[in-house]
Amino acid sequence: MTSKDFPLANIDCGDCPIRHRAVCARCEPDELQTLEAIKFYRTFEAGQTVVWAGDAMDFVASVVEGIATLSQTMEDGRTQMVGLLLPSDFVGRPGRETAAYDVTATSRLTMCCFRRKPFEELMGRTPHIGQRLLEMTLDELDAAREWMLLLGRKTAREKIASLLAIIARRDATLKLASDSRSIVFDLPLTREAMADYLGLTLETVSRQVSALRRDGVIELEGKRHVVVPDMERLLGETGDDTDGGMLI
Amino acid sequence: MTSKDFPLANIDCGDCPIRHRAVCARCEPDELQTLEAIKFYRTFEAGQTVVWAGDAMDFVASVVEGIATLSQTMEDGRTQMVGLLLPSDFVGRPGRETAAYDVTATSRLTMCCFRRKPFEELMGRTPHIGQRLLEMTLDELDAAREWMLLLGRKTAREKIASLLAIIARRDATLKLASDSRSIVFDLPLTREAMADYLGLTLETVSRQVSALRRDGVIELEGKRHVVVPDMERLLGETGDDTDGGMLI
DNA sequence: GTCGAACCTTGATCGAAATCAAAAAATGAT
DNA sequence: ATCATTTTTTGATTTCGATCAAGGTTCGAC
Repeated sequence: MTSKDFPLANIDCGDCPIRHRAVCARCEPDELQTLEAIKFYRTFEAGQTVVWAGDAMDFVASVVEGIATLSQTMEDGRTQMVGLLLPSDFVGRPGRETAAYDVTATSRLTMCCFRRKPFEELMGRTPHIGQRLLEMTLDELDAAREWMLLLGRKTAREKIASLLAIIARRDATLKLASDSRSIVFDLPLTREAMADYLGLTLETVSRQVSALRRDGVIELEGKRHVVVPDMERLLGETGDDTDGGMLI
Repeated sequence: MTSKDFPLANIDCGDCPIRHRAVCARCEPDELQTLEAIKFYRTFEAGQTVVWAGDAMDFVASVVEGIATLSQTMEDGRTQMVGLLLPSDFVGRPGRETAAYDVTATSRLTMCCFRRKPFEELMGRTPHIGQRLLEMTLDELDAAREWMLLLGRKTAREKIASLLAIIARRDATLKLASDSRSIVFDLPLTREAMADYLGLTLETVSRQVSALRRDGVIELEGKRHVVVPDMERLLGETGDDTDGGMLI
């Protein structure tokens, strides 16, 4: 079982749609009640830091709405984003007291948090929560390794195309019913954040986005609104195998 | 709890020291018996492929001896190593039918394998195996993210120093009793494999290894035998924070 | 030992992305 | 609306690592 078995679109459960996908799709009523008791919400404004690497972190959480980034920074300021947290993604590691990465809100962000200690206790007596977390962690590991290929071997143009394809694909799950052939979405990241994710500079990101537009691979309305007239064409620019599970 | 709580050096249990660390440090006798019944060993020669990405993989496994690599290849041949498997590391994903990466032996390799289906059944009724696997997977995710920083932001020299430091550190756990100040180990990888791991070309690897030797950071006896006279000095070349848990 | 095949090193040149620099566009505050 | 700030684009130049090319080592087979 992978996270694809819990598509966001299939879930409709009130104030916290995410929690269910993340940890308790198979929870019994008493387990849900325990989760209710230890949960709380936090919201952050765009740009705010959720936690700094090394800080104590006494909760684990699920993103409800908005976007956050996980990043690592070297002493001299070089920064690499190591994860992008979209709605339904899980943050925090059971058994770890301090945050391993900087977590930053890149848009207005709502998270559903669970106090760590009682969450760990619940995990201890509720195996399927651990199983679910293992599935999610394995998915994240796959994503991290896919990103290693991107960082280590792809050209700047391929990197940009790959990022756009990933955002388009992830966004598309939320509006599949669309009739139009072309895919439309808003970039949730600044050029600088894209650069930090892709291991590039913001100037290179800007140049390559311009180049993809000039070549007709994408259209831009404003700086952030992207139209992909032909998804196949964009995928062809990523360097990835076009067959396989890649298509939307 | 992290994998550091199961240091290899502390374990002494006969023909398969690894299995215990990986999945059954806390197993009951009947569980161990089940594992015995579904386990088998496979050995590979240096250079042999264990599985190709996409192939059916009906077992999960633990490395007993030797070194293997996980790598991804693009259609045009560009290759990125996404993981290095040393003794005690686990391969394979419960619930996944096919290999996601090429697995290749870089030295003579012995693996302790468990048939996947019965292993998954055992996992289903033995929560702590899943818990242990979750811990290991989270450690791997951390390692993958550390590698993302290396691939995205470090210079060639820093990449080489980082790889040497990691191998030295990992090797050092096997011979901590050493009296000498300097750390000595054999490089388990060819220059080409190092390049694939670091997102470089083999020529750049060769040049940077030569440069580190010229600058006295390392000494080489032959091509593969490395002496690190001053570990602090090497760590200073990695670009990482020198304080923190990094030191051996 | 000699031969051949991998593996490694070094040199010369090239090129993609970084860096340096400036200006334009968007955003938000007053 | 105006001004200040942030974000983005574009241009000129530099640099690091890739690429192309040629030898040198090591090691196993015979």
